[in-house]
Amino acid sequence: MKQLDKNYSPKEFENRIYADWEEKGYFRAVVDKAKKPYCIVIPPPNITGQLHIGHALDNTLQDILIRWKRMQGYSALWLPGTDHASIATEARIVAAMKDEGVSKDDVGRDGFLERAWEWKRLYGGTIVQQLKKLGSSCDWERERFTMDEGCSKAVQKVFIDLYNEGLIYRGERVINWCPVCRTSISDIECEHEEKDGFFWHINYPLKDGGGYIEIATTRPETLLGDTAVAVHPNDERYKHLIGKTLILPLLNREIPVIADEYVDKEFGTGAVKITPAHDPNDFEVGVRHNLPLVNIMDDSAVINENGGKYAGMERYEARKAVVKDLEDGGLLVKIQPHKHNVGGCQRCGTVVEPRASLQWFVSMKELAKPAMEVVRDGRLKWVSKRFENVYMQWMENIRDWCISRQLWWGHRIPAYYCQNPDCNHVLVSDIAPEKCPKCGGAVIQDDDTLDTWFSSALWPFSTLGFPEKTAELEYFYPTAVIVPAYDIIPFWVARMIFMGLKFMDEVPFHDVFIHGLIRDEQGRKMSKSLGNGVDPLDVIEKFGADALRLTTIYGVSQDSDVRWSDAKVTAARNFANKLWNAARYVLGQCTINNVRISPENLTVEDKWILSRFNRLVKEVTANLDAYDLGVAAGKVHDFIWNVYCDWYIELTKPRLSGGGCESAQNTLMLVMEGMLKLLHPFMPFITEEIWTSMPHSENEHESIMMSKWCEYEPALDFPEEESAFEKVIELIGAIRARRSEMNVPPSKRVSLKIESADFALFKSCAVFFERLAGCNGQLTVSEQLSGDDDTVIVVTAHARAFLPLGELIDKEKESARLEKELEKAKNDIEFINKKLSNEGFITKAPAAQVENERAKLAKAKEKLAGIEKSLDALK
RNA sequence: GGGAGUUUAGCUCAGCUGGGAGAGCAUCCGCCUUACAAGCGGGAGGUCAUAGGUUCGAGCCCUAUAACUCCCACCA
Repeated sequence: MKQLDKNYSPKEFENRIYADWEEKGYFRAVVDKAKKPYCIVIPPPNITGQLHIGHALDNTLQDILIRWKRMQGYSALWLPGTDHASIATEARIVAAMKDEGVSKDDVGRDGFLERAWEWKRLYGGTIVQQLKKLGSSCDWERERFTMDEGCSKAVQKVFIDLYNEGLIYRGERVINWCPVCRTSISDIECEHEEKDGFFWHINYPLKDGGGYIEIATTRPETLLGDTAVAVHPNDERYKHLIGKTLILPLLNREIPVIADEYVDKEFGTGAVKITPAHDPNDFEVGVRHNLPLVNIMDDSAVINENGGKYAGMERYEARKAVVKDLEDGGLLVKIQPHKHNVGGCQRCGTVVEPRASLQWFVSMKELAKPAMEVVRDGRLKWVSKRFENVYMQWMENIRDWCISRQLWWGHRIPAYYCQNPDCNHVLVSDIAPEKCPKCGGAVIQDDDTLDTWFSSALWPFSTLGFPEKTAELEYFYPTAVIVPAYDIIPFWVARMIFMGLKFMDEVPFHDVFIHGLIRDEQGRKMSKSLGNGVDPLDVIEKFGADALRLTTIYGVSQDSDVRWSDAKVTAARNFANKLWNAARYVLGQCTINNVRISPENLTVEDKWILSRFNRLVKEVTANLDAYDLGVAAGKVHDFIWNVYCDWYIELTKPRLSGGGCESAQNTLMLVMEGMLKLLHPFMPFITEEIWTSMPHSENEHESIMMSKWCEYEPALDFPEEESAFEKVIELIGAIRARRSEMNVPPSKRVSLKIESADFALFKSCAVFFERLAGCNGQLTVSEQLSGDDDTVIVVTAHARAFLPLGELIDKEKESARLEKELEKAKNDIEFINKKLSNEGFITKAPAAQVENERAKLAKAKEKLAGIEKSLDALK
């Protein structure tokens, strides 16, 4: 048996322990019909990612659940993996190539993918190594990647099936285009922000020379793509102009005035320029009125040949030029400041350009229905009602999902187009056709790849073997719970739900356990640009992974954000240190080989701690069941520090210094074992290090992570002794407080007399008053005592204690103090009496409550009597 | 424009289905008491955002108001 070092230094053992667990295969979870399955799939971190504090929280929560369930005897699989993160990774590779002076086009698609895979090989594992530092007990042998062979097969199968059912379609729509990433993005990847802009009022002249129609726009450059001006059909101001022709300024193209209900008469000038290729609403109007689409920009938002003389200008440059030319031409009426929402690319922040283009979409309405149904009928439970609402609201208002991306890194869309202009056949297939099955013409594959989130949506089943019907899929699906932050509910959680239901006919997970974000001390989001990010690896280096873990979840309530502070980590580390020292002491004292409890030898304080521990087991397990992980951790923490260390260890010292005592040793060790188990999911390293340094009973596993979770033991429940001993604690506390108030130094030891109806109890606890209440060993306990002139009297509801502190007593002060206590006691009684004499309370409050108040009254009366007696004696 | 959340001690936050307000840090007092000064003992500090209401009883339930935060939404 090894000995614990004098100092708690997690660096000395965390890595060693993790390597040992891994080597022994403790993380492995297998299909075992004798056990119940419990599976969590990790939210796959991006291969471009570095571990940040959010991952630390996310993974700590999952590891707690997995370790707890493993200890409870489940076959607990935590399935790890990484995400290819198409857009982020591609940007990274492009940037790296730029340093070399080459572009995507220079190296070509194959060359690019070669580089990407190489990049993945070199850096994709970084984050995995970092997760290990946290103590994550993932089954690494099952590690997956969203672009590995199996996941890619799943993606193909799902795409093809949805296409064949008509749930995936290709069509021309106005989508969000990022001119920097040069790809389409979905609606949720477009983040709206209110910005200060302008309203440019422009006159569009009528062809017949009969004046102008004034329109207002926030994006004047889109004028180049206008194909109509719309007014409301009932707008008296414009009714007579409907059907007339306008001359589009600058380009001198003829466009019609049309009538459409979409126009709001009250807003702007009541006349709207219609740019079907660059505005989703205008697009709809265009469809209704059969207007031509004029796309005026290229991939990087540079004006194209449709923009006349503005061709080649960047969009904002073009805006300036257009405005200037309008002004010069006398068509600019006015410029008004105007706040409006601008969409930005989630990844790079660039203002997105709405742009009509041919893309692939998932038709959402039908898929969303069952995804809402399972929440309503309880098959899928959101731990947080609040986020259930977010989810439901999002699902109810769902729109079709644009899934094609103009990127190379990702799952290539398995669609093939016949090049024969007379055929134009589209084939969607997992096998690349050599020629068009219809006309025999040449075919080419779609250039685009799929949205990263498309493969993430399949993660709970693709990682378990889908589309194959594997034993793992059969056993572990549906998984138990998913543990993401709230910011990816629409991106990931929602999509896994409808995909799971569609392809597995079953929810992907039973519970959704959403957590908040970790913010900095001022409550700001951590970000690179602010430089306020906390690097978890630094924290581990300084304080240890256990302290980091405890910090992230301590005080985490289910859905709110948490503030990070160094003070919190320090507190967590100090707690680890406390436990370390307690264990070092207890292990040194307890020289037994086999922990065993013999109830007949137990003292009242042994029974007290066992009973308290028993209750702790019940509560902590219930808290974990309810996903109140922070509460559970808090209870274990408080028990270890405030009950076990502050009281029980001290209480055993007399017996241990008296030459060893088996029942004390056994109780100390048994409770230590149990506390370590309860703490293990939260702080795996320190608990293991202590565990492997202590003796256990034969049936315990050599590793704490594989040992059995504590259960409530009826044989170790001692409610009577528990409440009896609380009386002793109460009196010790009261004596301490009095001595402290009177500035009596701990070194000053005095004799003590105790008066109580429970005199036998207090007599049996004499030694504790010596040890913990400054008694010099001369203790008298009796049912009936009278105070001397020079005694200080301490009163609790169950006892009075007399301390001969004659020289320190100021009789007047003492009497004033007692008067004050008397006053308080009287107030208490009056308060309770008032309640009990209130007829409404007696008749309407539950009986137990009334009984409770009566007991409180009795206790208060006893205390009052004690104080009165003491006052009399003083006089 | 809709919707959600927050508001409790100087700071960070608990407070379960309503029954006389809690912790940690900070602060103050006293202690190197043979596991731990990263510690031990003790204390001070709160009209639970505001105003109404329901109730025998409200930090908790209802209504309104204010401040802060977030999500969703195409008013050009």
